[in-house]
Amino acid sequence: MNEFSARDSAADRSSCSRCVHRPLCQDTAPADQYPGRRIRIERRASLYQAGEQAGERIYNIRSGSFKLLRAAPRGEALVVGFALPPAFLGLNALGAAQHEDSAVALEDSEVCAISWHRAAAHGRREPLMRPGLHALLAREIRREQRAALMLRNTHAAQRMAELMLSLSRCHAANGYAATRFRLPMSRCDIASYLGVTAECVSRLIALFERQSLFELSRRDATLLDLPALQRVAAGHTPAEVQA
Amino acid sequence: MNEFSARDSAADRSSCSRCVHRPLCQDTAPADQYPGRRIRIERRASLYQAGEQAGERIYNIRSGSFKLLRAAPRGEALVVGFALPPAFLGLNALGAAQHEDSAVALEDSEVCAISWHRAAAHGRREPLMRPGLHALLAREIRREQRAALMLRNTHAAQRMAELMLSLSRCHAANGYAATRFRLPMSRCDIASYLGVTAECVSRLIALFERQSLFELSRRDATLLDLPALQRVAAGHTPAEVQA
DNA sequence: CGCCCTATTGAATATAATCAACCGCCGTGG
DNA sequence: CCACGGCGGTTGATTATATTCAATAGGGCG
Repeated sequence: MNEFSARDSAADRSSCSRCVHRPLCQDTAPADQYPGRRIRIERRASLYQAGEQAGERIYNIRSGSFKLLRAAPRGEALVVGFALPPAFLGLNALGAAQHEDSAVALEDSEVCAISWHRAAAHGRREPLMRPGLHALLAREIRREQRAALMLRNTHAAQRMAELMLSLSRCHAANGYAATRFRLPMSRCDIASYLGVTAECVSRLIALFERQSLFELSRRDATLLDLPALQRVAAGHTPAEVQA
Repeated sequence: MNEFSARDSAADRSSCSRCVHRPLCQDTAPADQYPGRRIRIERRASLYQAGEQAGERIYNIRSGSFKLLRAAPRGEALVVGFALPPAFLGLNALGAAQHEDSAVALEDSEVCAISWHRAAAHGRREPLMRPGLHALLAREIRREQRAALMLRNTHAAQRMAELMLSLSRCHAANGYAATRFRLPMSRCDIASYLGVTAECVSRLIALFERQSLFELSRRDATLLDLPALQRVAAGHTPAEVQA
């Protein structure tokens, strides 16, 4: 167990007893199948792919991480998002004939498949019109809008800082250290997601390290100055010194 | 009636008998209130604003157009989208305590307010789990993802071309001419939406006019070469000649 | 061990931002 | 009615930022 591993074991964390979505999952799985259908996806494998017929399931990520890919007009696939627990996958395919994006595991991962019409029925049974699935979908829209905001009128440095903070928040939300974690994605994935080139990402990392905002060797990140990172992400604190 | 006006009158087009969302609206309005509560929003007024308590309604745009604003980290509001019929507004606030964005009318507009829990109940009554509201929300997620794609790895010219094509498609979908329409938004709004400066938008328009892709005087647009526009939007056809 | 893929670094170039001036339209008010 | 002022839009010159092309370094995996 190295310094980047969790305080608890991975198996522990991915158990259903710790799942924040347990109420939903529990109520939507057939009684004899609870805790729902667990699916293991190994690194580089895809949970679903663009063009595939959309099943009527959504996926609750229990461990690991995914990148979401979409075909750009030119043909190549761009990263349109990353997904870590406690996110869902497949929400965007609801009611569609086929998937428009692909979900590729960045590391060996586990998801619980939930039938969405059961999930819908679940919300229905709840008293007082508990939002349930609708709220989940609406939240996803807001998340996308927020992400799109980051791509407008921001410099590459801001986007990079924002990504690091976002990953930090994810890890913290899962009970891991907020300032010390492993990036599951490659530099290329980051570049594609941020809408810049891989070279640019590399230079930004070097710059941030010179400024002691974080250390990042290989894929092991240590955030050193969260307030400064937030300042870069929010206001435009451009390159600053570069000595 | 000038050359940019519709073949039919505006009143005709905004009547419920022509509404593509009529089945939903009809089934969700109280019998005595059909065709639902019509709301008139005048130019520059907002249908809802960020921070306001979110009502439990969604809005079916019947005529006019809106821009969606969101507060950027620096404080100023950025345009995160435009909405023309037959789009809905307010989907992203479903289940949220308050609105995260603002919807501002770009011209005098009309919407039909639909109670979302009635809309949800509507989908529920339908046989075979007709997707209904869920599908609407999921489609919105896909739309956002697609829009976000445009902001990554694209040059300003591609974005501008894509916007013009997108507006063209909207107008065509509403039964108007696809190559001749009035832009409801200012250059600043366009710039904010595309994530570039207003100066850049101005230069792009000038460039496109020199290349005879379209004419755009004031806010009246005439698309002259749709295939070329699509080429610019898709592949990167950079500045090309600039004589 | 060696290859390949990912990542890094450098130099030159392209693109859009910034700063600044100017124009034209529109509404206001004299 | 016309003059004024302001806003939205355009254009130019300069600068900042990121891309592109190219070369190199480092790890992981066979």
